[in-house]
Order: sequence, then structure tokens, then C-alpha cells
Amino acid sequence: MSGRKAQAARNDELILQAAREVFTADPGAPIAAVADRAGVGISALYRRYPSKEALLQKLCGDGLKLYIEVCERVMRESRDPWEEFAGYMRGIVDADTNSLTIKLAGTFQPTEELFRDAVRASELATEVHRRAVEAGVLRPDVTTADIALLFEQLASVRLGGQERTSQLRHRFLALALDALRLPPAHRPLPGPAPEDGELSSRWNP
Amino acid sequence: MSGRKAQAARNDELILQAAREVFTADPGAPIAAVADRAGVGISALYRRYPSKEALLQKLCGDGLKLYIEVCERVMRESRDPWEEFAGYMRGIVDADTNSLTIKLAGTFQPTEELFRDAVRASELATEVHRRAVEAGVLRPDVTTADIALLFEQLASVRLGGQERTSQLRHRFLALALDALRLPPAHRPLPGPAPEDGELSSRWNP
DNA sequence: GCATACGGGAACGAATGATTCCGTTCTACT
DNA sequence: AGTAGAACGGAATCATTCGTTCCCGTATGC
Repeated sequence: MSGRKAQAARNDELILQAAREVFTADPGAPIAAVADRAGVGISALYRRYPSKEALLQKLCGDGLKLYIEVCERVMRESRDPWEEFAGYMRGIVDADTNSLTIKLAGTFQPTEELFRDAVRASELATEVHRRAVEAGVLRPDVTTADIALLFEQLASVRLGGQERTSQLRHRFLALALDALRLPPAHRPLPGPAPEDGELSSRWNP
Repeated sequence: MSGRKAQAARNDELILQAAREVFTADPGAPIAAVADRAGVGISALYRRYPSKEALLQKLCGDGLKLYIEVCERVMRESRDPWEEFAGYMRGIVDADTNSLTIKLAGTFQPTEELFRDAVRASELATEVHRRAVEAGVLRPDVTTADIALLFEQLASVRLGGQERTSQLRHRFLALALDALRLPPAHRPLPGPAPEDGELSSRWNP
């Protein structure tokens, strides 16, 4: 299958991919940036989504589904309770779905389906949390809402390219996990520490 | 002293105070929001600062001086090494100077004085950090740049009013300190944990 | 009394960004 | 070969936001 229809099908994916990249990098990005990144015209976007908001909803929904998948996967595959919980946190940080969701909070009326998925995601997260506490590997004075806010904090880390950002988020996640795990212990932090130069480079764009 | 001159003097302070509040709540806020909050007209702002950028620079400089004061105070007043370091971090979180500085990074050309203060602040922070590591109370694999990024993460916490936000930041700071302190140990977290309702309330503004 | 510094806030103009529109290209089918 | 129409690209449009300027009333200090 080739030709116009093939290009259209390819563009479907190209646009979604570009939108994911652009909006996770900058949730307030203009829609033209998405078109540019995808290498298509603006009308290619508007053919598929009636508005920017609709595109954002789609992305949001996909993110939620990813969240659910991560929860289900760790509960299915993990051997020991701590690895399950830590794997969950690492998975969500990697999914990098938070920056979007947060920025979008309150900007549109959730769909029925969106709402159901959100409930489901929340239930699964609670379940992962509960299992870790009951297994005695997670300190009991942190709540699921604490964890959610922790994800937001990690999502706020943004330095250098996407690669470096991910590396640093995992470094701080490791730090947080040290504070979360029972019994208390410190484990080596992954990834090279941020350099002073990396920080100060933000001052001259 | 009263009358027009008094009002002017009062407005000086009123405007700075309002600017601090408005811009720490939303670093991208329009200048009219500052005038409203201060209860003055826009021209009262422009009489004192030639541009928005000038006002932002002033705020940024004040924040830097506050940072320096916090460092000097903890080094002067603290009894034991850990309290010095923890007091430093608590002080910076309370100063709440980070959200501004970060958002401003790269938006204007630093003054000479601004630059000097920044260097000084950095030196002091390094000194506080060094002393904590040398006293064996701070894990040595975190760097000063790690700490700076930690501040940014804490500054990203924003929920409910200013009061609640501060409370939550200190809660997460306590968590981070547990991961930072040697020997590893967990201490009770301060402040009520975030409620699920607090989080979900962001979805209907 | 009155010249004037001060502050209020409407008006202006630039910039940004979503959305629409139109001419073009290319496929599919006759 | 020829044509209808789906898909595109991207310029034009339209609304909005915000920094800055301007004009005017006021009351203060001489």
C-alpha cells in the first residue's frame, strides 16, 4: 500500500509522535511547532483533530493508558515487593506523562472515557502503593498523593537534552527512593551528577 | 509625615511587596497584575522602574541577597553541622526565591552587581555544603549542583494557598533530607500529607 | 491660590498563536 | 487520458494578551 493513503497513515503516527515530543518538552508550545516537527503543514493537523484541545486530550488519554500499562506490568512481572514499587516509579518517570497532565489540569472538560481511565489509574497506583506498605518495604507515612507530587517534582527537572534530563530524573528518583525505602539505607546514585556548568549555561541562551 | 510624599514612600514598599507576591506565584504574570495587587495604577510602577525587566532585576537581586543572608545566618548561628545544613535548606525554601530566578534565567542581561552577588551566593552555598560533607553528616555523592536542582524541584510544588504550599514544600524537604543525611535514617515527616482531594481539585478551576 | 509632581487607567501597538481558507498536488477510478 | 476529490502546505485572518505611553484630574506644598 502506497501513495496518498499511505502518506496519510504515516502522517497519523508522525503527527502524534511530534505532538508528544513537542508538548512534553513545552506544554505551552504553539501548534505550528508540532506541524514543523512532524514535517507537515498545519492543515494536516486540523484534518485529524478539530482543535488544539482535542489533540491535547488525545495525548492526555494516551498518557493515562501508558500509566495504567506500567502499573499492570510491574504488578505482573516483579519478583520482590520493593522492585515492584521502584519499578513502578521508574516506569512512570520514563513514561514522562506528568508534565503534560499537570499543565493541562483544568484546561479542558474531561471526557467520560478519560475520567474512567483516570479512576482506573488511580486505583492501580493505590494498589501498588498498598502492596509496598504491607510488605514493609515502603515507609507508611507517605501517601499515594505524596507519590503523585513526587512525580510532579521529578517532571520539573529539565536540563540539557532529553537524554540528560531523563538521566537526571532517574538520579533524583534514586535519591527519593532512598528516603522512601524501608529499612533506611543509601544506595549509590546513578548517572553523572549535574555540573555547575550545566546549571549556569541556562543564563545565556 | 503624610500627604503625597508619604503615599509615594508607602507605594514604594507596596509595589515591591506586591511584585514579590505576584511574580513568585506566577513568574509570567502581567505587570498590570502587580499594579492591581498593590492597589495602584500602572503609572505608579513605571514611575519607579523604567520597564518590567528592571523590576524583575530588582526582585532577582533582592532574592540573591536574601540567599546570601540565609547562608551567613546559618553558618553564624548553628550549633551542630547537620542543623547548619538543614537550616540552610529550610531557609532557602522559605525564601522562595527560586521560582523567580529559574523563570528569569536567560531573559535578561545580568548587572555587574547581580553577577557579583550570584558568585558570592554560590561560594557560600558551596561552603555550607563542604562543611556538611567534611563533618560527615551529608552523603558525599551529592554535589552542590544536585542541591540546586533539589531546590528547583521543591519550588515546583504548588498546591492550595501560599500557606499550604509552604507546608508541603517543607514536607518534601524533610523527605529529601532523609535521603541526604548520614547516617541513613528516617524521621517523621512534618505537615499533613496531601489529600487526594487537594490534587483532584486542580481539575476543575 | 496655584504650579506641579503624582497616580489612575484608557489607548496604542507589537507579538503571539489558534483557526480558516485557498490554491495545488496526487490518487483512484472511469 | 481525464476528472473528482481527498490531503496538503502555508499564507491570511482574527482574537487576545501585554508592555508601554499618554492624558487628565487631584491635592500638596509653597
